[in-house]
Amino acid sequence: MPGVAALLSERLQSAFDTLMPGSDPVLRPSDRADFQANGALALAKRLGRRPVEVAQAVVAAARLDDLCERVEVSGPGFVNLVVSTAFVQRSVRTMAEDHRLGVEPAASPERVVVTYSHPNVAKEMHVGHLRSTVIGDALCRMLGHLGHDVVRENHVGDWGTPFGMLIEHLADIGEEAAVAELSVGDLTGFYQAARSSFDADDAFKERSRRRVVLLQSGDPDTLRMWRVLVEHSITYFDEVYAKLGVLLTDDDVKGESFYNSMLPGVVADLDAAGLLVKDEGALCVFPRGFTNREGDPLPLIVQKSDGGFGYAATDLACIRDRVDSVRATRLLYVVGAPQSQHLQMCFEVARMAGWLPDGVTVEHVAFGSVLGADHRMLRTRAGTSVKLVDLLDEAVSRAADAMAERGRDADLDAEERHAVAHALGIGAVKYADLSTDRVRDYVFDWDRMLSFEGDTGPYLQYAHARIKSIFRRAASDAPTVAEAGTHEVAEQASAIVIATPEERALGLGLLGYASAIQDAVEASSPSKLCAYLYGLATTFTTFYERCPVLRAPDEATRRSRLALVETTARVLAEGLGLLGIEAPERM
RNA sequence: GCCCCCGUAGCUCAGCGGAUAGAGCACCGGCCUCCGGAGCCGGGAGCGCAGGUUCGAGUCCUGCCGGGGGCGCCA
Repeated sequence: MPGVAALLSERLQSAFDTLMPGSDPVLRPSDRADFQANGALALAKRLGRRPVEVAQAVVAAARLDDLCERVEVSGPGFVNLVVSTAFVQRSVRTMAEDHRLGVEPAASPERVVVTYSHPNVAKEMHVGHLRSTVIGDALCRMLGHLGHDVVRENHVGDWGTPFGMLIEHLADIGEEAAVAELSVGDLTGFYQAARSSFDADDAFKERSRRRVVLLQSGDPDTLRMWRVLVEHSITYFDEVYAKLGVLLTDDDVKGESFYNSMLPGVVADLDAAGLLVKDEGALCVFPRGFTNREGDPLPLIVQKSDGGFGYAATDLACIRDRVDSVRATRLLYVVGAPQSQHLQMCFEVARMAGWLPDGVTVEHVAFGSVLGADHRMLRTRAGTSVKLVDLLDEAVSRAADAMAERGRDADLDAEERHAVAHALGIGAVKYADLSTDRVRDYVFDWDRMLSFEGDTGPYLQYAHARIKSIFRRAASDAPTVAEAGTHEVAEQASAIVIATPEERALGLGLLGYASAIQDAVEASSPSKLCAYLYGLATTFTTFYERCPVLRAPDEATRRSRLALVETTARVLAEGLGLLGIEAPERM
């Protein structure tokens, strides 16, 4: 089932084609009608005709009588479209019957690599990892729902010079002690201890340097210790991911070390392509369009003057691997905005080397920073970065407090109370992160994100829980509804009758679901889905205020509204699910 | 110095080249024997500045101002 907007757009397209093939109808939601087509204005210019005439010609040519009850030219040449209630009713029934809620899988599925989260071994996950992990997770879920073949990649920082000192520190304190420290998640303590030995002790520093060489040369004992660090760190990351409720697993880890064997090939092939330049001892590529502070060409250093490979080499190897081995046609990098230039340089070098063929798209899904109330990077009072687990635990604990304050937790047992607090707290943090345009910085504010009012996770979860509450009550009133269960009520889709303005508004709102997901995926912007869901929730509450469901005037209306409201709950739950946010039955 | 991102209501944010720039919070005023008031209805208040492109600019271009970030061997 094509969406309402898509259907209208299609019909208008044929009308526009009669005037000039390929001209865009520019269909948009309207505050004066349900939709408006603005394409006539631009087309008039190209045809050298009056906009109003063009609009009239479009209206005359368009076959819309089965979809619209009113089509009129307005203003300078807008075409306002009011869809017929019968069409809304028909479409909502179809949607309610569909287990995919009208969301069609992509016509040509792609294999999409999404790289996100990327914590560093033996380093604590902090708020900086929050956005990448949460945004990447939502993108994976949405892409997957549209039928794309999603390959998640967690580019864990598991290689490089710091590992010399980390391994020496591990050797010093003994593996058992190290494992004990790492397994309880005290990665910061471990890292800092290694760091301070490195800074204070010249002998340790020298051992560390030698250890790096041993690591790179594949010394078995060194590699074994390295694996201890990596494995226990990943175990810890998994705990954080479980708490956060994201899809990442061990299978998605493709750390920097994975690409080690490919690095010489990267350099050799760049050289063979004549792109490599030796500059101040380092092997560089100079992509077009990048300059440094002196205005000189800016290099991408692939091999350092000491012979070691730079991270650019790894990033280039990644691109090749994803294109050649993973066979991906779309690469998404969920990485902070500050790394924009580095990534753009890598992409450009990959293009110059012919590693990014036509048909493969690559996109930096950039995001801004998380700011504190003072509008500076969020930090603890001590000035250190905030541990992600601490932040998540606080979210859950604050959510539990909020529930207790409202007195809504009385009829929940301890287990459910805890589960709901978790869903609310984590949901609040995720929604706050996802609902803002990702490229902007956003201000982290506990009170606002945990509020049950306004554009928040808890508000959406509440709208969902209220609907579920209707069904619980309906079940006690009339066991037949209970037997039907929630999802099977959708089979009563044929009961849906759109009669009141509020029902119509809710119906139209529901019908925007599919395109909301498509828009969000197209722009790699979960915030677009957030905005849709929030709009639907507010439309629902208006409906709910004015259209009694259980106390509907007659049985037919009651059944219709139950089905309508059930569909709303499904959209809210599924939509939140695509954002990685749980929708509890009650709260 | 060069490059990138951001600047919309008191605050936090939406706005895909189109009509009168929208929400939420806060504030003010209404509503309600309310299926979960964690509600509903209404009100005031805004596009950093200056040019330009366009029939039409918050949106595109240029310059300036303000904030953040980046700028060769860390990742």
